[in-house]
Amino acid sequence: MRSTPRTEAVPVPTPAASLVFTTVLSHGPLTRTGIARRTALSSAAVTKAVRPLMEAGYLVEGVDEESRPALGRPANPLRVDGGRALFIGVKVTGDEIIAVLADLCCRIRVARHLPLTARDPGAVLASITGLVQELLTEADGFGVEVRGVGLAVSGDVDRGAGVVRYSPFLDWRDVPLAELAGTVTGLPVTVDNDVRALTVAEQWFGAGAGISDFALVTVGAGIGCGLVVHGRVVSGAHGVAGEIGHLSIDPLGPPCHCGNTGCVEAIAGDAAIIRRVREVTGLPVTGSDQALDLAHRGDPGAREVYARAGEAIGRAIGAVVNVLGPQRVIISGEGLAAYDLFAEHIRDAFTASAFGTAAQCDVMTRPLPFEEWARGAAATAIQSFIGTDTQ
Amino acid sequence: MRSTPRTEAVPVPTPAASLVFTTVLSHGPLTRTGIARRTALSSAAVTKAVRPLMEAGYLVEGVDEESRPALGRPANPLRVDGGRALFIGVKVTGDEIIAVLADLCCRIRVARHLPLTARDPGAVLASITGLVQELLTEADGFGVEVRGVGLAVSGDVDRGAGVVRYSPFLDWRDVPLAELAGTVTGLPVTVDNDVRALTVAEQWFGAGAGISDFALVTVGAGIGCGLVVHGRVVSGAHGVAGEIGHLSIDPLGPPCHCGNTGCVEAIAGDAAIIRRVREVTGLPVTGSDQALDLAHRGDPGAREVYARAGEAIGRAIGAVVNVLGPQRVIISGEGLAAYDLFAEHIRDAFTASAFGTAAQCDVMTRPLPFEEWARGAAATAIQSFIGTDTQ
DNA sequence: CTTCTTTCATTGACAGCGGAAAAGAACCCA
DNA sequence: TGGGTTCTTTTCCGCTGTCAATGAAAGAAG
Repeated sequence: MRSTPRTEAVPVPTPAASLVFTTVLSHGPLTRTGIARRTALSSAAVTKAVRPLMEAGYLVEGVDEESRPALGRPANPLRVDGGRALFIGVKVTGDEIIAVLADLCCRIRVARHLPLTARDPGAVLASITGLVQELLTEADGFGVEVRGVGLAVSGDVDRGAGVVRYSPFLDWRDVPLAELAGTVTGLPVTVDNDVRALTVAEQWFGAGAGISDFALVTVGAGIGCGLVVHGRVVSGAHGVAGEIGHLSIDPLGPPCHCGNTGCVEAIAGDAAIIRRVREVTGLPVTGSDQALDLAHRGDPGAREVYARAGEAIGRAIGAVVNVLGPQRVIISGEGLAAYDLFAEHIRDAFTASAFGTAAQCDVMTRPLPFEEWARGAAATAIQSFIGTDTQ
Repeated sequence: MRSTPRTEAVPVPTPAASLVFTTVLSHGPLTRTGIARRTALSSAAVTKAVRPLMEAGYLVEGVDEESRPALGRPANPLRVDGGRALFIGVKVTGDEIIAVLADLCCRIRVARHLPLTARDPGAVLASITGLVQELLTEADGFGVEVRGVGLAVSGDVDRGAGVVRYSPFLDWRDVPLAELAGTVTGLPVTVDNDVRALTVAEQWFGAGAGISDFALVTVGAGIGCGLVVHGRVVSGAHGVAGEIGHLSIDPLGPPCHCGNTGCVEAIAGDAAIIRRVREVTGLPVTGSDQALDLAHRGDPGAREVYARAGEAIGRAIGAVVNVLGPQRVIISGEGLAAYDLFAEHIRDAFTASAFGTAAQCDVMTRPLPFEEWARGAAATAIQSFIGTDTQ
């Protein structure tokens, strides 16, 4: 389909240029001197790195007329022209595919859903391709080319090889997804674990921008965690990292599907909460919204379930903080809808379990729109496009 | 004391030279081509980097006559001349100072002890200085100069600033130890947290050589953990990392001095084990050796205490592995004397709590001679001497 | 005993990155 | 119009690491 003319790459041949570009990307409009300060490069080096990027249209000079210091030559802030390139991000879940068209600044332009009927690689690939085609058509409307596709899949994903090693939800093993999708779409494809993809988005375009050590905790069906250490996303030697959902925090807790007892996920995962609310209240609760509603209306049993869940999450965060000492923890995820029920208990449990100065860690929350996962996938595509070696 | 003539630094001006030197340091004798392969440098670059290092005597050509491939020009393996420089490593505990004289390959030449009577910075500094002087005298016997001092202190240590921010055992706050010791000894001083120092030794000269992601777990009075992620030692944004001793793994467990309950240290730390053995057996056990002896002689109560301790350690390791997915975990520490009592339970608990492929992590043990902590301090001094920015 | 092959090591030319310093540019203010 | 200030660019230069060719040291082959 669509013979991609292997368009010219973004001109970031030198490490300095790459550094400059990612700096502007993450830190909004920045003057050349500002870039030099931030990157510890000489201003001459910045000038030289910026020129080809401007000529190619990736950087533009904002005519930002306010906030002038009123003395000396006025600064020429640079920013990335988001509209210069488009990317497609796709999140594959067990029963749905979400795809977004995002610009170079990872702002979402268009979002699409598609229910997933079959889970075998062929069927999923077909669905992905369909959505990608739709978005490519949309992209034509913007008159800008799509320069890459990112695919986010939960489970053990080898980004470098572009292979999904094992995905429990899809029941896949060793699927060379990047290659498959690449030949079908004719675009460069990046495949990564979903939580890591979200972490990349946060690192470049979100609350992790400019922070070298942080953790992103996702609360929802599962409890996950993406980690950035020394400015790089942690993948783990065996492709698994940030598995805080299966930290066992209570030997006497409920059994988990992983075979252990008292896992965070077995206490604070969506399914666990629903089951427990049902048990406690005796009501035929089947969905998160019902459980949530019950708790919001003041049902003490339901509230207690959420309190325990919050405590479990807080202790898991405490564990991460004690082990890694990150500067910040970002809590996000679909489960954030219940944050008002959680919040206090998360904070209390975290404070109690964090040791020493590690407790100074800044714990914050961020809402997670449903397309956010797909946006994470787009962020990985942008990362690959720029060619930074994951910093 | 002793006016150090600020001797010429090791000639590693360029990143390539530094890379070459550390590669040879960690990976034993290596031919130039081997270095080029390992470092992804061109052979020309290796040649150029090696020359000044050989001229300065830091690298020597081993006349390694065996294991020749019998075809082509024979290789000239290079190795670091350990005897070319000496370093002093000092570990400061609450009641003792251990110092070693180590060579450039971090082999211990001389080791010394000194009981500590007072814990105020002045007294400790005096003791350190005394030991350092002794070792400097010893060093004269080798005819080689001492090129740096490393100090290892438990607690929150800012290596970059050379300041001990907070050490509970010494009851220090914000002591600029590097500066103090530097002016007194006239040598470059590196100050670091003790567990991190041990981790550095392991990373450069031990079971962590060549591994980019590993954890070092120390079992003894406390339960500590040093982490290497992306080839760099993790310090934590607030100076605290690897605090697995205060992971709370059992809400109903014994209280811990940190205010929490069921901390690993409150179950598997030396003091906790002794107390618990006393409670269980009713015998007036006061030392680790007595408790150990009791368990080794088959006392079921004591054995059970060690079993629980092993389980706690195993679960803590499981937590680290789930969060970081390291390639290897090295267990060490004074508590390793009880390893036969622990081992099985550590392994079982680890296996049970490790999730997915993270369980593939290689868990190994290493004996820890009493001077090892001081050797770690020496390793940090060597690191500073070479001037690698902690990789 | 020479000549080949193979592998290891070195040399010299070279591209090009990034830094230092100085000059240029744009603005305000007197 | 000329200073003062700050941002940006230019010019030159050192220096690093690569390329490709050459040299070196063996055993194998004729």
